[in-house]
Amino acid sequence: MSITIYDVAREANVSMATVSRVVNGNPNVKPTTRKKVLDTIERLGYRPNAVARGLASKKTTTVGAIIPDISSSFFSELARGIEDIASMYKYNIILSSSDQNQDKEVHLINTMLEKQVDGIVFMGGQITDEHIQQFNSAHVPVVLAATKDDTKHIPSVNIDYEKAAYEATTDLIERTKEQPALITGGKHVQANGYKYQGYVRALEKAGIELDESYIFENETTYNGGIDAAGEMLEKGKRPKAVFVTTDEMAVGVIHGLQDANIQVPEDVEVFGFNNTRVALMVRPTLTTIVQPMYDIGAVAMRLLTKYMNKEEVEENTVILPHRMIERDSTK
Amino acid sequence: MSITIYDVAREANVSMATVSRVVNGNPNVKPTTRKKVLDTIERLGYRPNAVARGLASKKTTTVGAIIPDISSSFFSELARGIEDIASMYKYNIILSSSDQNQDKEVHLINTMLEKQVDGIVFMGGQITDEHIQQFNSAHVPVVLAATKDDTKHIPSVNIDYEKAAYEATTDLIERTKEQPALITGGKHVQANGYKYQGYVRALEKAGIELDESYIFENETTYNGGIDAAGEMLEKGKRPKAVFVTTDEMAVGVIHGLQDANIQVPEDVEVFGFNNTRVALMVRPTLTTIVQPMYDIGAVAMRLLTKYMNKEEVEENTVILPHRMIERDSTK
DNA sequence: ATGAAAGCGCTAACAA
DNA sequence: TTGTTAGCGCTTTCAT
Repeated sequence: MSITIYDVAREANVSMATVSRVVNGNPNVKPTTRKKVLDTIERLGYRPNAVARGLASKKTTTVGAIIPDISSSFFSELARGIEDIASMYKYNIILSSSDQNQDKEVHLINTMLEKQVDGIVFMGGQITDEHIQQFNSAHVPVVLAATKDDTKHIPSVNIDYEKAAYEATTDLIERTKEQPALITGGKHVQANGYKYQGYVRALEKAGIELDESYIFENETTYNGGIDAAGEMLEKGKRPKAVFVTTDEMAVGVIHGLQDANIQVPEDVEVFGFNNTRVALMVRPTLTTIVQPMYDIGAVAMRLLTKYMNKEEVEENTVILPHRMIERDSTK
Repeated sequence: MSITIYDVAREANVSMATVSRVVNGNPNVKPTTRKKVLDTIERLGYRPNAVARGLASKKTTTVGAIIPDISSSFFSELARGIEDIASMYKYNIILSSSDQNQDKEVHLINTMLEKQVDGIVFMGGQITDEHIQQFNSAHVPVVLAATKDDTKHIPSVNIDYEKAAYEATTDLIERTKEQPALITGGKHVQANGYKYQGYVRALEKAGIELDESYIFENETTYNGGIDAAGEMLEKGKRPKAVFVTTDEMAVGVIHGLQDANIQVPEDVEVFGFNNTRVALMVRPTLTTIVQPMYDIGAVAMRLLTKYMNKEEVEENTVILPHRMIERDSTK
């Protein structure tokens, strides 16, 4: 059927071991033999079988990546970061979307372990004890990307969400001298919890008493933003500013306001989060927090390669810097 | 080290074959033995090694997906379609971005074949003879998604780009009675070629002589759109309408025009292509052609499963329907 | 520098 | 219904 290492060995009058050596770049091969082998590989069109190699060597050079939704621009940029570094280190990626569904997550991790991935990059909303247990029972390293593990047992790469939210809220308060509304996704997503905390801390710091009726929860989508803005207006809330925990949602908020003839930023300032591509694709352009998604993915993958190579790692919880970009949706 | 099928067999007092049978759901196992085996699997925490299985069975239940750029929303939706169907059929996906670079593409295909994927879904700009040769020498089926093979040798799933572009252009002409500008990506991408043809055919049909100076080529990105709009205005071209071959670029065109104080659609109508999420995230909302990306991915993957199961396939070149959505960027 | 041979963990005849 | 056994294609000691 297919050409095997054995065929090459026979044709080249050497042993399988020698063929294996030249295929794997082992230097202990006489140049002339190497050439001979290389020639017959070429001639026969031999293609090494990575599955057999994986079985024999116990390394597959593939890593698993679990992501909430590959079609979300936020996560797909992260995925690209992972991928670029992975391919730099000659790894392939088995990519799966989990929709943040814990059963799916558990199942995916299991499948990937069955496939003998050399490591896993995990992105999700919430890390539970079950996750931690599964990660520990896996005999391969796991790194969390843009996903917090409060216990710090699992290596992870993030930005400081609390601080970023604090800064955004403070920025808004400095100009408006009042509580900005908060439009956010569900609290079950850990990052939202941190953002909420930062928001609250900013109010405290400014000596403003928290009014919970200025907090709106909705889906973290464009339509969720529109709906949240609608709900806010319906309830008669007219804050001078809104802090929205994702850009896509923030764009929805902007349009929801504009559709009600409210000017951004003149009447209401809007502050986003993540600096996804849409932040620039809206008028007024969106002031937001830059969460370097690509970098998070890249750094997480780089970290994973270190674990896979059993290199020493100084710090297993990395916090990447974020920054604020002031655009036209705030004054 | 790890628990193997052999350990389970020993502990359960059966043969490896029996364990293999229960793991694979083979019905030829007495219920009591099945239970006994299942219990000891549970007790030992046995996890089947898919690599060994793949070597023995010559099936890996993983397929390769080659995509130009996973961080583009266009392709990431496609990827999601592929993924959903793949997981429905218990396949995993090795996903890699090629940046439409032919060397990378060739290399990726090769790596995936080494990894013994059971099939490949390929997305790219241009199918060359080298691709076709490589696909033919692969011993696994390949399906193209949103990618044309003019020779029709390789199965593919697409929409009719030429017709869609014809319809969009005609729609514009009906209102403006003149040649709309065409803002497009590079001609080396086959789909752009088809769109160009549709554009030209619409002009012919309307009896309008083609003026090439109304055609602008740029990167198919938001900024590419802004730049193309700028170039158009700079050259003193003031068409009543513009047909743009991707939405993201079209949003750039809209903003480029608006930034020059040109009203959309009052002064210039803008027509996009693809109906990606951004089409709704711009004001005015974008009139566009709905290319069902998710469906293309899903259908392509479904088609691939048929080939992998050696099922009969009636038609290997499938054209999915598209449609036009009129929104506010046109009159 | 090269070869022989024993696995890696599993599936799939074939036998019983 | 169950067990035996021969691979799958490669890596990796251990010799030579």
